[in-house]
Amino acid sequence: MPIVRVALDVPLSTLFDYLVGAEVSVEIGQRVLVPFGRKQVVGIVMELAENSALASERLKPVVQVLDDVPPLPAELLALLCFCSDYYHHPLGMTVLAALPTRLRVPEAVAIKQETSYALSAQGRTLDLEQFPKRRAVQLRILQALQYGSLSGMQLRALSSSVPVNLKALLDAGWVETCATAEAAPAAHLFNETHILTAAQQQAVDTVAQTQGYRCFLLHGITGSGKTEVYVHLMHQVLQRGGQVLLLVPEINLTPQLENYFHSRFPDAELASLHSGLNDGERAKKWLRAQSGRARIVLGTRLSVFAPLPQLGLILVDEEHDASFKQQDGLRYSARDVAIFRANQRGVPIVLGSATPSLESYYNAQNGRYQMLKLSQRAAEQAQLPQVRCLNIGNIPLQEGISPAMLTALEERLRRKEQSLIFINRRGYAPVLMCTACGWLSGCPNCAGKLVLHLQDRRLRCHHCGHQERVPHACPGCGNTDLQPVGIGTQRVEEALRAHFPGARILRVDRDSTRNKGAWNAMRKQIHDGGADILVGTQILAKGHDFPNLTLVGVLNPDGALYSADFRASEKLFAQLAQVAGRAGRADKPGEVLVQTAFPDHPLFRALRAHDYDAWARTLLVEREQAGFPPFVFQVLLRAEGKQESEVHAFLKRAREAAIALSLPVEIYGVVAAAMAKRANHSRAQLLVQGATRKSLHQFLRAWDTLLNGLPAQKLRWSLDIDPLEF
DNA sequence: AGCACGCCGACT
DNA sequence: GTCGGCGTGCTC
Repeated sequence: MPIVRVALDVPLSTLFDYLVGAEVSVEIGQRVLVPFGRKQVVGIVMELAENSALASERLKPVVQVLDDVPPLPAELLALLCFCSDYYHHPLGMTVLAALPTRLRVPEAVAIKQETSYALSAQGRTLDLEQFPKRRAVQLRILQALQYGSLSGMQLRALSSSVPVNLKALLDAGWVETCATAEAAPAAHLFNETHILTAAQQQAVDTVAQTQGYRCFLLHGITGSGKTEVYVHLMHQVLQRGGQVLLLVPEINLTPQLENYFHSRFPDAELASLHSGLNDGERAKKWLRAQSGRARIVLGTRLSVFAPLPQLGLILVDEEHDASFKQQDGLRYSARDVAIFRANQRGVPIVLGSATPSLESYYNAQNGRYQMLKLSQRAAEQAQLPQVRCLNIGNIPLQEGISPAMLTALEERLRRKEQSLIFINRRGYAPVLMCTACGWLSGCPNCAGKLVLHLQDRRLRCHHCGHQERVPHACPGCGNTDLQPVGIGTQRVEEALRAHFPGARILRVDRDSTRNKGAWNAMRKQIHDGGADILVGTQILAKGHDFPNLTLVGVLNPDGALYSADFRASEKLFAQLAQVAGRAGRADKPGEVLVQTAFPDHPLFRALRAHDYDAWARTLLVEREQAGFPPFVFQVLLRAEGKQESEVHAFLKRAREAAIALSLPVEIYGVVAAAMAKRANHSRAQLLVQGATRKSLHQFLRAWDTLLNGLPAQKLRWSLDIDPLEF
């Protein structure tokens, strides 16, 4: 009897063999329901075979072949096998994690045939110029349908009030329902809104002339029009009938991007895969990608595993962004997997960034990637903001704010322009301290400190979620004089309110944007001029342009300059360059003021000169001297458990096993993790470096086997290949 | 990971 | 006498 080897969602690296009846047709990549232990689970057929290494009486038959969706393409399975192997994660878990939840359960995947809508004969006679402008949503629907029929799902992407307006149009007889058009999903329409600059055109031409795989690094400063390059490249691929995969960081901007690309490619079906989707929507869009109907797939890191039979181009926007790396389970880098996928598929890939990761920059320098540069802002009148450092070495600060910063803010208030104060720390103060005994508000479960949130008078741990009331007196000595130390967004907000009583101040951080829709509402408020000073974290650095914003103030970035994390300063530059890009985008020149005690640090020199290349060169020299990536390749063995001693004992054994292999790698000592205790679990790690990827992976193959043989009760461990965080 | 089996302590 | 603690081992 024929046998299938099935991948199951269990932490074992093996496949499981099952019998299938000779009369049953089953293909590689198909979902099957199989008995496993005392349960039935869904697996993916990875191989067909004639016999098994297992005694035949131990084999059980497949319960059911789930053939309601097409099998996963072999190319995708090969990609998943590669990931499982490269990241040392069990194959079954890797394969099943790549599937939408709906496909991981035995229920049949109900694919509702969605109604489509088209202009009626009467609707086609409408003159949209004459259509009442205040019925804006109806007008947008009519405009969208000019190009042909669209599904309800596509129309709903236009606005939240589509349902009621669509009903009005149906009642008026201008729009009618039609069966989903199954015609070839042409995508020829292209709203060419911009004339490309010479640099943009050259970038487009270079990529377009590529045959087969090639990795490009599109290095373009903020406002240089990287998106326009993406759009033109997409257009060329769509015209040929190809699919485009666009990976974006985890930002809640996906709906805006979706609208944008839809406006540029009105008849190209777009599937966006982001965290806001429910299981049904996700499965539906995934299947649209698999069938080839979705021509543009836009999504966060997991989308790199979407099945794309016509894939012709991959774009990775903001390629330096750390959110492309998954920090648990399959610890993959979607950017690196995307590069592998482009290579496997034989298509070009473009990594875009204003501040490329040092790895990508280095690869562009040494010829593995091809550099494409956009050095000018696309809108001619828009100038780069002037960046200045405020030396706060020996200047008294008022709640972390220097007098010069206050003066600059005052000037913007007078000119009725917006300012942004960037401080990467939410809460009121990062720690509470006793003035008598020096007690600090530590978290009972973690190695970190409790952050003071004055709004609700609570101390909160940002690592484990622990929170408690602010104590009236020091738990150590009973002294009642407890002082907040350091500054967070709330404290800056409070200080600015006191200093500028008339100003409208808006705080934008994870706390103030927690409620659904809050951030969208704030963005609108900012855009409509409903705020004078924005105080915020990271979250403000990304996202939309605020045309009236002319001042960006950065409060205390110095911590990252001399951090133990060798990537901290790389991240800081990217962050500051990004937030600096918020200033002065339209006709008004922008100014960026950075409060620092180290104005001569190469990071700030480069930032002032808008010279990423100079900064990257500095970093490369540093990294080469220190023997850090991208000059070496790393793997981090992480372990955590309730007993610190057991965690360390395990890592010590792992280290001895590594040494015993006597392979050409550098094995470091066992050290506590940056956050040595988190949620009552002690965490430690062991770093191993190799001079080449090959030598490191040869070592890893042998080491992984040994690790699996080590006793590891009561603790969890994992390998992090190419780690970003330590 | 689940979920069994299995062998030792305090309870109706 | 049982209920239940989590150590060990298996899942085709």
